[in-house]
Amino acid sequence: MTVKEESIINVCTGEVGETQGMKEIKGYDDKLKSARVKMDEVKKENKLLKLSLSQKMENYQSLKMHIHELVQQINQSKGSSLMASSNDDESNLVSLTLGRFSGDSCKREDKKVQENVELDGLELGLDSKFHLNDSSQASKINPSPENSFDHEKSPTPKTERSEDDEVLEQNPLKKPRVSVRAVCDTQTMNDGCQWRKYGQKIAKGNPCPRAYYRCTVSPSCPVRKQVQRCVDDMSILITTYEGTHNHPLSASATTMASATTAAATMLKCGSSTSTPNHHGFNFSASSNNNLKNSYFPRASVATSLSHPTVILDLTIPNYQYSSQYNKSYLSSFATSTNSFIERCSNALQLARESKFYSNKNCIETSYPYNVHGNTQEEEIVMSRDKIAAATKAMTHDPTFQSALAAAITSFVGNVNDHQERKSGPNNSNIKLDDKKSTFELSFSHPAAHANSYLNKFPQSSLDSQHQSLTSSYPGHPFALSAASKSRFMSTLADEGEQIKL
DNA sequence: CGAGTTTGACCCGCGC
DNA sequence: GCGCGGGTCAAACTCG
Repeated sequence: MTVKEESIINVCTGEVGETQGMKEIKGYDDKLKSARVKMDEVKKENKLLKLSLSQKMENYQSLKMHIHELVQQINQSKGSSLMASSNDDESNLVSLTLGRFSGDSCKREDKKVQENVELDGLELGLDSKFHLNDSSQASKINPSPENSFDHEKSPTPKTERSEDDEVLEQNPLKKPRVSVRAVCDTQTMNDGCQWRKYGQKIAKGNPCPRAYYRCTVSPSCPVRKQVQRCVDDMSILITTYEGTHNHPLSASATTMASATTAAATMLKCGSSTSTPNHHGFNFSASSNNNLKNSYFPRASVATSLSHPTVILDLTIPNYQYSSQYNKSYLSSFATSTNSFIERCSNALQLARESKFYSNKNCIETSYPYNVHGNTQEEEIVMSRDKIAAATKAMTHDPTFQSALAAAITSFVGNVNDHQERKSGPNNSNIKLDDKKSTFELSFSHPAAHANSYLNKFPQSSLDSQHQSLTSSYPGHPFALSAASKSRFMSTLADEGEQIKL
């Protein structure tokens, strides 16, 4: 029997004074009223949340439909493109140049129309590929002169704006570039691709002319490169690549293309974080983006007129590398970097799922209990546990570790051991110890060569007998660099999560 | 004659 | 607004 019921009985039986019983009933009535008010508030809040949820669902559905329509339009456009290419009827060509004007005087109008088309979400381009790692894909719903049919039939008019220009207009951060420094006697480096020179200019501060090339393997390939001799050392040829090939590459061209694409992808990974700088990928936490003299002697980041640029240095002073040697390095760089990025992306997804679970609590903070019957505090503890578990799973995942090791050993390189480079980073492994805040980098090449690692990781100790190197990472440059090398860590850091590696 | 190169003109973003 | 400099264009030229 509850106190309230007892009081009522007492009142009815006259066992208690009438005044006292009435007071108690009145008190309970007040409590009941306040509870009802609270219940009403909760109901209202619940309605608002339901409304918000339904709106979000509607937005989601409309977006889904929009994407579906876009895909259909793309497919139709592709079909039209195929039909047009198989038909010489000029009317077909005209019908495929929607939204475009010819002539110099129409330049502004051309731009406006393109912008309008973009705003309307219409797809007038004829070739829309969805490459995750291609910055040019940012314009996948834009009308693309590069990809339009008549572009392939005739040279690009001067007034037309390229796909790249569209990207630049939308994004203040210009397209990432990959600059390769290599000792080369010839006019250009043989990278396996076919190039056509379209310009030459003497840039300020360098008497050597800078040559401009574009890829001619495919007429619509957006890739360009600049070739210039280094002002400090004329034997060094600096080749700067921009863009991603949209066509199959020969085996000889794949090495360089993979390396440059991987490097550019890393830049994009970094620039996708909320870090307000425009330098793209943060290799180090310092303001100095050039790591040439720090811990990654062959890979560094620089900017040129807001162009984020990765510099792959294939010219280590005092060491002569053959072209095959560099090729090996580039292959290793591309493979390990892509693996690293993929692994970090997967880890990030895992973290986000945990994060979503955590965020769900925020929505439920108005309620003392959630649908599972757990208190808010219990849920918070549970979500923390889940994040911790996810973090642990990631940092202890052998594949994640090997990917990290691959990336690190690739970046760090080894200035002595050719064999080790040829075998790639697969021979290295990293063990992380959260409790001791250390990492152990083990390797399977002669310990004598491991000294190169030691030089690059101060505060490290080398166990030559076990061919391993141990370093503490809090505040260590390696830790900063490695952490900033992934979307996963930088994103979590932006969100205030403490992830120890 | 076609493909590629050269080179002066032009465009455009950026800093002052 | 103006000048500078990087980047691109396209006509003229060269070469096989």
